[in-house]
Amino acid sequence: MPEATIRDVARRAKLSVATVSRALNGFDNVSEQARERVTQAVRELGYVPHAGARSLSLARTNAIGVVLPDLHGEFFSEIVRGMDREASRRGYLLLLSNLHARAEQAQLALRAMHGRVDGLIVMAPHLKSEELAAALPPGVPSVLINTRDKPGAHAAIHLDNVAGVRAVIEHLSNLGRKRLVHIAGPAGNVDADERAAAVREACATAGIACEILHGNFEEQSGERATAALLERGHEFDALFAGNDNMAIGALQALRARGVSVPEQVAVAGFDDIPLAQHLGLTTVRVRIAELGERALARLLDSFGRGQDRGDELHAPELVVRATTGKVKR
Amino acid sequence: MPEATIRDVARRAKLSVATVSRALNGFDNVSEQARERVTQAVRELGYVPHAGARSLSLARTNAIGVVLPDLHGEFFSEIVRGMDREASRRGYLLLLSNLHARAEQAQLALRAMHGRVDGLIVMAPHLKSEELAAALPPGVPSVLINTRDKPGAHAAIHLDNVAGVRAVIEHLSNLGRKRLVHIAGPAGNVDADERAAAVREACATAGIACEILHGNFEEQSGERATAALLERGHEFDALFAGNDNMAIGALQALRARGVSVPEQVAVAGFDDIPLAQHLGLTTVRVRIAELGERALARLLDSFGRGQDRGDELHAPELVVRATTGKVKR
DNA sequence: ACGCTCCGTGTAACCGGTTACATGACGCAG
DNA sequence: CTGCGTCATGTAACCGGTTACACGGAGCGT
Repeated sequence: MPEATIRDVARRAKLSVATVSRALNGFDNVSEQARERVTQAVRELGYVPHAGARSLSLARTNAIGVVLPDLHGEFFSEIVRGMDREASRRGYLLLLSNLHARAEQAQLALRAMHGRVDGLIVMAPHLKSEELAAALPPGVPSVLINTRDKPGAHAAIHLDNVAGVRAVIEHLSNLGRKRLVHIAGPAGNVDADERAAAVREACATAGIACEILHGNFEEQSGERATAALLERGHEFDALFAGNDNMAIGALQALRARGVSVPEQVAVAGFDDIPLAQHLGLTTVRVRIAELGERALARLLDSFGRGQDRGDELHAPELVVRATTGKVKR
Repeated sequence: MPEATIRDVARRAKLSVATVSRALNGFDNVSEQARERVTQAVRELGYVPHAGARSLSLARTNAIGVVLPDLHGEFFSEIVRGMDREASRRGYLLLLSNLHARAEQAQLALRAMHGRVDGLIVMAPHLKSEELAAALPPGVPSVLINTRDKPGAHAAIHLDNVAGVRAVIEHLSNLGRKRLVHIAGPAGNVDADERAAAVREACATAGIACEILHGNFEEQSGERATAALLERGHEFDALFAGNDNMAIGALQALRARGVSVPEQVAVAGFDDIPLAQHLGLTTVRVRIAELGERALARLLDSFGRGQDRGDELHAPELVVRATTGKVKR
C-alpha cells in the first residue's frame, strides 16, 4: 500500500481533486452527496493528508521552531513545557533543535528550520549579537529569549536579572551579612554576565564585600568552587550562586566540611527549579514555564499584526527559604 | 524582500535551476565557474533553501515526530534530552507534540505528523491497544515506548517493570519488612498497572502482606494517600510508590506526622529522577535519557533495513539509599 | 424562448525544491 | 571528416496538496 494521495481519493470517489480538497477542508460549496463519497473513499484507502505538501502550498506550517542551548535539566523541561502548553492550546507543533555552542552550528540549525516553521523562538545566551543576527533566517518572525541582542532589533524577552540579584543582595544585607561570594555562570553567557555585574553593583551599594568566581551552571562546578574556597580559607558569610544547580552543589560542599547553613553561611540561588523547594534553598523564582508560554504567545500574536520588536522584561521574585533567614522549627 | 527562491538564484547567476540545485548539494558535475556564480548569487540574495519544499520532493524530512503524554517534569526533560542528543548527532530534528489524554486527540496529533517526519516515537501508556493502532498513521515507521501494544505488532521498547519491582520487594523483604503499602499510579496506565500487578505477585512470593491504593503519579497524590493511610491507623513498615514523585510526597506526609524513615517505615520509589538522589530515596533507576536515546537510535537504524517489529526490554536497576537500609553516619 | 444568476464541479497552475532525460559542445579514434 | 563518448548544462515533470478560473446545468424572471 504505497501511501494514498488526494488523487487516489479523487479517483475512487469519482470526483476531482478540487472537490475532494474542498470537502476535506469543510468548505460549504460541496454537495452532501460528494461529501459522503469523499469520506467513504478516505476510509477505504486509509488516506491521511500529507502535512508537508499542505504547508508548501499554503505557505503556512502550523509549527514553531524552538532553538535552545544545551540546558540543564529542570530549566529545559520547564521552558519547553510552557511552550508546549501554549502551542497545543493554539494548534501548533514544536520543532525542536538544540543550539550547539559554536556559532556556525547555530546558523545551520536555524536555517534548517526555514520552510518548516512559521516562526522561531531562539534562546542563545552565549552568542554575540552579530553572530545571532547572521544566523537568523531573514523573513521568519522570531522571538528571542535572553540574548545579547540590540534592543529594538527583534522581538525579545529578557529576564530581569538586575532586579532578581538586587532582591537577593538586599535580603542578605538585611540579615547582616557582610562578606559575600558569588559563583557566576560561564563568562560569555549573557545571564551569567548580567548577574555577576549586578552583584558587584548591588554589593557596592549595600556596602558588602564581594568576591566573584566562575562555574559553568552545573551542580558540580558549584561544589568544586566552594570546596576550593574553603580550602584556601576564604572567609565569607553569604554565598550567592548564579543558578540553583550551582547553589545546590555549594550546599553539599559546605555540609561536607561541617559549615552550618544558614548560621555560618547563608546560601541563595537563582531560577527556583523544583529541587530548590525541596532543599529549602532561598532563590529567585523565574517561573520558567511562564516564560516559555509567553514567548510562544507573543510570537503567535505577532502573526496577525505587523512585526513586533518590543523588548519585554520578565520579572522574577525572591523566595526566602531555610538556607537564609531563620531556620524554622 | 519577498523570500528568494532557487529560481531567483538561477536567474541572478544566469544558470538553470538544475545547475543551481546541483551546486548547492555538492554534486561533482558542476564547473568551478558555475559553482562560484551560484555562491555569489546566494550571498547577494540572502537565499536560504526552503526545507519544506525539499522534503516534499525528496520524500525525506530529516525529522522525527515525538509524541509523549503529559509527563511530569523530570521524566519529560530526561527522555527528550536523550532523544535530542541522538537526533542532533545524526542530523535529525525533533517534532514535538504532546498526546492529550483522549484517544481522538491522540489520533489528530499523530496524523498531523504525516508528511512532516520520517518516523515516529510514541509513548502512550494510557491508550488501549486498538486505539493506538487506529491512531498510528500507516506507512510511517514507528517505535513505541511503554505502550499496551501486542508484542510483535510494532517496534517497541518496554521498561522491565517486573524486574524493577521484584528487586525492590526482595530488598525490603531482606530488611525484614512484613507489611507493605504500594501507592500505584492511575489505573489504566500500563506502567502503573504492570507495577501494581508485579507488587502483588512479588509480595505473595516473599510472604509479605500488601495493600494497594491509587495515586496519579503526582507528588501531591502520594502525600494525600499516605496521610489518609496514617489517619485511618493502617499499620505498615514499608511503602513503595509507583514513581519517585509520589514517594517524595509520601516522605513528606510521613515526616509531618513524625513517622521515622527508615526505622518505622522504609520508603522506595521508581524512576530515579535527580531529586531522588538528593533526598536519599531508594528507587529503581530507569536511565530515562538512555531510553529516549535508544528509541531514536532504533528508529533511525530501521530506515536502512526493512521494518523492525522487535520488542526490547529496558532493564532498570535498584539503587539503595537512605530511605531504606541502614542510615549511614 | 432567452438571458441572467447561482452553484457544484473540474482543469490546470502554483508552492519550491529535485532529477530523469535531452541537448549541444568538445575531444578523440578510426 | 565522421561517429562516438564525455561532460556541463537546460527543460520540464514530479512530489501532494490548494485554489483561481472556467464551465455547464438548474432555476428564475421577462
